[in-house]
Parts: sequence; C-alpha cells; structure tokens
Amino acid sequence: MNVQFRKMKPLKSYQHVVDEIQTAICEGNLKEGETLPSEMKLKEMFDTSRGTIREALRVLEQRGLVSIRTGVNGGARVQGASAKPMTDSVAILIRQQRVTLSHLAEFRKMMEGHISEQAAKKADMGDIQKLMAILRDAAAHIQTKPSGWTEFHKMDAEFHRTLAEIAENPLLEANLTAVHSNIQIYFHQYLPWSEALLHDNFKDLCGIAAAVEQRDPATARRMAEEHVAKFNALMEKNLE
Amino acid sequence: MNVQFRKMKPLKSYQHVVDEIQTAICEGNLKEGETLPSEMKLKEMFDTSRGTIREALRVLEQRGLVSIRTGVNGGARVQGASAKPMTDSVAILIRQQRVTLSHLAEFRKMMEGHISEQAAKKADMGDIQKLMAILRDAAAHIQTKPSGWTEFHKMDAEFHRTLAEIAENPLLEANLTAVHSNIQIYFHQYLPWSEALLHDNFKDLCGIAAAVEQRDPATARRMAEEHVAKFNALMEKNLE
DNA sequence: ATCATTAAACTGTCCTACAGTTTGATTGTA
DNA sequence: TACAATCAAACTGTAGGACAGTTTAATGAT
Repeated sequence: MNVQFRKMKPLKSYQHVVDEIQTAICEGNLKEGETLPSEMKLKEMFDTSRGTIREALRVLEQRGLVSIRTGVNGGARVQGASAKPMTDSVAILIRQQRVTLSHLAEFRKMMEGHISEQAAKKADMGDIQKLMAILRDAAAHIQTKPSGWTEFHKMDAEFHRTLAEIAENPLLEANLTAVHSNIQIYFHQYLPWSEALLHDNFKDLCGIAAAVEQRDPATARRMAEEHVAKFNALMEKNLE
Repeated sequence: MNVQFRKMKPLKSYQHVVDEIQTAICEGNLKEGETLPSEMKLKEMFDTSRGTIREALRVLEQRGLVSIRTGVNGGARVQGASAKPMTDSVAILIRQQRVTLSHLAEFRKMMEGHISEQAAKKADMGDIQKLMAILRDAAAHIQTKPSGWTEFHKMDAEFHRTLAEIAENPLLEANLTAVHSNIQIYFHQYLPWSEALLHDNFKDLCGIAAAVEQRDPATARRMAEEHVAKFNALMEKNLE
C-alpha cells in the first residue's frame, strides 16, 4: 500500500457546478468581464434547481471569481485577479484577535523590504517613470487642508503596489494588497496625521524610488524596512 | 466635504445572516467545536427562509469559519483557525497561471528565511525540544522503501510549521501553510525523490535546527534560504 | 431634444415537498 | 450478556413554483 485512497463521497451538486465554472474561468474559456448565463439558463444547462445554482454562485462570489449584479443585463460577471479573498481571510484572523498590529507590521516589513530589493534589481526605464509620476501626483496632494490627505494616502498605496508589480510576483502583490487594506484602519486611527508627517512619509518614498532608480537593492530594502518600522513604531506608541 | 459617503444599499438578507454569525464567532460567543442550530431553527431565529440561511452558511463555509455535516447531530460546526481560505486563493492564482512555481518558491524563500531568523531569536528550551523530536521522528522514516517517504514529507512540513509557530506570527504561519499545500504537487511531480535526496533534505533541516538552537539568526536565515533555493533549482531543472 | 414612464430581464426571497445521509435507539439473536 | 442487524429521527441536499425588488433600455409625452 503505497497510495492513500480517498473516501468515496458523491459530489454535492452545487460543488459540481462550482468546479465546472471555476475551471472554465481558470482555463480562460470564460474571460474577464464576460457575463455568465442567467440563473434560469444555468439551471437548465446543469439540469438542476435554481437554489443549487445560487449556492454555487455564492461560493464563486466568495472566491472573488465572479461578481453578481441585479437587474436587467445583470448576473454573474467574471472578475479578473482580485485580492479580495486574501484580504478577507486576513481580516478574519484580525477579528478573531489571532493577528495583531505587530504581526501585520512584521509581515509587511518583510514584504516591503523584499519587494523594494527585487524592484531595484528588475526595474526598467518605464517602471521608474511610473514611480516618478506617482510621486509627482502625491506631492500635489500634500497640503495643510486635510481634504487632500485621502488622495495622498491613495497615491502612497499605489506607489507600494507599483513596486510590487515591478518586482514581478503576483503572489507578493496580492498579499501586500491584503495587508495594506487591513492595516489602513490602524493608520487612520492611531497615526497623528499632520502636514509634517505627510512630508516625512513622502520623503521616505522618494528615498526608496531613488534607490530603485540607482539599482541599489540593498539600500532599497533597508529604506523600505525602515519606513515600515518607523510608522509602525509611531502607531504602537499611540496604541496605548 | 472631508468624508466620503457610501452609497446607501439595503443589505441583502443572507449577508446580514453571515455578518451576524461571523461576528458571534469572532467575538467568541460561538466557540470552536460548537454546533450552530439547525437550518430550520436558524430560519426561525432570523425570521427568513431556509434558502437564505443556506446561502449564508455556504459563505461561512467558504471562509473556513464553519464546516457542515449531514445527518442527525450534523449541521454547521464552528471551525478554529484554518488556513483553508488562504490556500484556496493561492490555488486559484496558480490555476489562472498568474502565479508560477518560481513565484511560489520566491515567496517561500522569503518567508522561510524570515521565519528561521525569528525562530532563532525567540526559541526557548521547549521549542527546541519540539524541533528535535520532529527530527527524530523524521529520521525514522528515511528508508529505501518509498512507502515511508510520505511520512517523512509530513514530518518535513511539520518542522517548517513548528518553526513558524516559534516565530510567533500566525499570519506567517497561515501563509506558509498555504504555500506549502500548493507547492506540494510540484514536489512530488518534479523532484527525483530517492533515499539520497531525503538524506539531503534531512541534513538541511538539522542545520537549521542547530542554528536555531545556538541562537544564530543570521545562519538560520541563510540555511533556510539555501534549503529552499536548492530544492527549487532542482525542480526548475526537471520542469523543462 | 429631454425628461418621465413603463416593460422586460434579471436577482433576491419565501414556501413546500421530498430525497439522501448519519446517528442513536431498538430489537432480535447467539 | 454481548453483539449484530434494523429502524426511526434529525438533520442537510435538491427540486419547483411564486412573487418582490432592482436595474436597464425602450417608449412616449412635453
């Protein structure tokens, strides 16, 4: 006996529907943006009941593979890459209090360091111009009025996401997005945002971008790690 | 206008049920292992239809918060921490061919390096004894007959998981589990397993354990990274 | 032309009924 | 008494029908 047999269990029919559609999406037979047939038609195609189809669609929706809209021309639209399921699972770990801010920050520091290092190794002219464009955009939103701050934070997130894109690892990109979305709540709650802090943040980004531009992986990593560590220390201080 | 208002959309009722139960689980009002009321009772408690309850349960099941069994005394049991949703989302990225073996390996190398480093900093006597016990167990399964190899691989995974546990970051632990489960298919398919390779693997683990025991974070990190890199190189070679 | 109205195509919810699955109790048998 | 087979009960899984709610696009009035 070198093999382990799996217990023979008749597949639940909604699971069959899930598998079938998920495969079609992953193989590319259903492309991003395309709309699946209506529940009525699917019900006939799979020869099941509408309830079964709906349970299957709920599962696919949870997995971020489709998004469902009501009304005419509504239905299940195929979604492209989505970090949603990952973001959700991290969120649950946090709500269960298994994962704390320190855990998030440690994980983020590790990733941002690695990403910046890789980006410094792989970035081409176009990539660097993208980064610079984001920085210019961000600079425009540093102002005394808090009304522009939200925009700045968006640019900040975009900068980090672009670095991950340059590092060319979608797995890192998805995880970074998940961590960012979840850490954001803490950002707004525990950081004493001011024009000065915005400037500080901006300067850090410029430093990382410069290191990437000069193809200096070690510096890029160090600066990214320090950036994350600095802001986390600030938060931990205000957390008490 | 400093705030962004969200569009007023009446919450779908299955979503309400999901939120309610998820909150109860996360707050600890529903404890691990506990069984939720039957669909009939839930239907009455929430004053909805059974279909709605079932859609909600499908969502909770997808999120790894409950597992559902049929038959008497069946129903939805509250699950403890589960890396399932994370494993699933990684699996989807792979099936969509957005994430390759190289991506997985890079991510794994980063994590294993970091984890071993942290473990070397944080391990106490008990932790080190745990590691040694696993290694002893693993050694017993290195044999010429391939029948014991499956056991060895289990021990190998357990060793890495324990390191993550020692590093005290559940987020890293969950991600490592997700990557491991997904990379395993490649392991069996593209690695030329033999007694010699098993020994090689085993020796790497011993090296990491020794570095952790001697509280040598730098060495622990280096050895873990080399270990992952070595086996990945082997796979990449056989992938062509 | 532009705006309000309406019809159509969908998803969301509720109901009822019955089939399939698992467990624990009950009954029959050595 | 022990133990196996049988059965009933408590569940989830599936089917089908009805109607309410939502969104888009065509239609019509001004």
